[in-house]
Amino acid sequence: MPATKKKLEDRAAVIKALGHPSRLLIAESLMKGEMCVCDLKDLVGADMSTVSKHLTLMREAGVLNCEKRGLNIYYSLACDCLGDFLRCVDRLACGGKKTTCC
Amino acid sequence: MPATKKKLEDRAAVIKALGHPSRLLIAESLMKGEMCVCDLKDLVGADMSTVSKHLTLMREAGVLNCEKRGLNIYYSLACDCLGDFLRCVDRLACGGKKTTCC
DNA sequence: CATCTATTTGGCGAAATAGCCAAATAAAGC
DNA sequence: GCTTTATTTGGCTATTTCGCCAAATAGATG
Repeated sequence: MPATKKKLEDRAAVIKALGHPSRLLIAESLMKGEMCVCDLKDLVGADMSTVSKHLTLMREAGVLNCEKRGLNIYYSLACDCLGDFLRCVDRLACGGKKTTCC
Repeated sequence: MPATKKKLEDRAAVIKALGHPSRLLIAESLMKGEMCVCDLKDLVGADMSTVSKHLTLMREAGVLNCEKRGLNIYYSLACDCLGDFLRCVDRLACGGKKTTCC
């Protein structure tokens, strides 16, 4: 059966959660291990509130988990399949743009 | 080395090209084989110009190839790794949203 | 050449997204 | 309990994205 509208939207939300340069950078960095918001703020170089909103969006899409320890909140990837995911993205990105059709 | 800004943007563009319900539906359908624009228009159920713009965006991101035969233009996936990609997305989407952190 | 068909392009208004600031919250330590 | 530190939330503006319509383009066919 064709995916329901809701299912399509949920999947699109997952993908959208990774389809932004800052969020992609965050995801790539988290492949090496969890990080707290202030570390990610330094990494991304944006306002902490902006980073926090990116993280919330990614968490709500199901891409990230988080855990509070002491004063910090540590974010981590929800799934280790992101490696393959990003490898595929790289292959496609390297394919280069086809600017015209025929 | 950390991915350059340009590289991040290119990859984000690839991901964004899949991060929309209609475009995701298109990509999933193309896994079964190429389709022309008017077929995809029926599939998506939007204006042909809207579908065409989705397709152009996906092609420019490097996700789709296209080929003209007769009056029709046939679109196809640029990479067969999309299967794994979507499997990963499914796993993440099924994980369910974590609405609160701790 | 005139016409028909498939597709793309331009333009516009509506909706969603991004990023900053300031304020609110929550837990830790004195 | 007050202060400090880490993070989130609310609000605002600017930018981007979406989807329709109408017009333009490109071949195919008569």
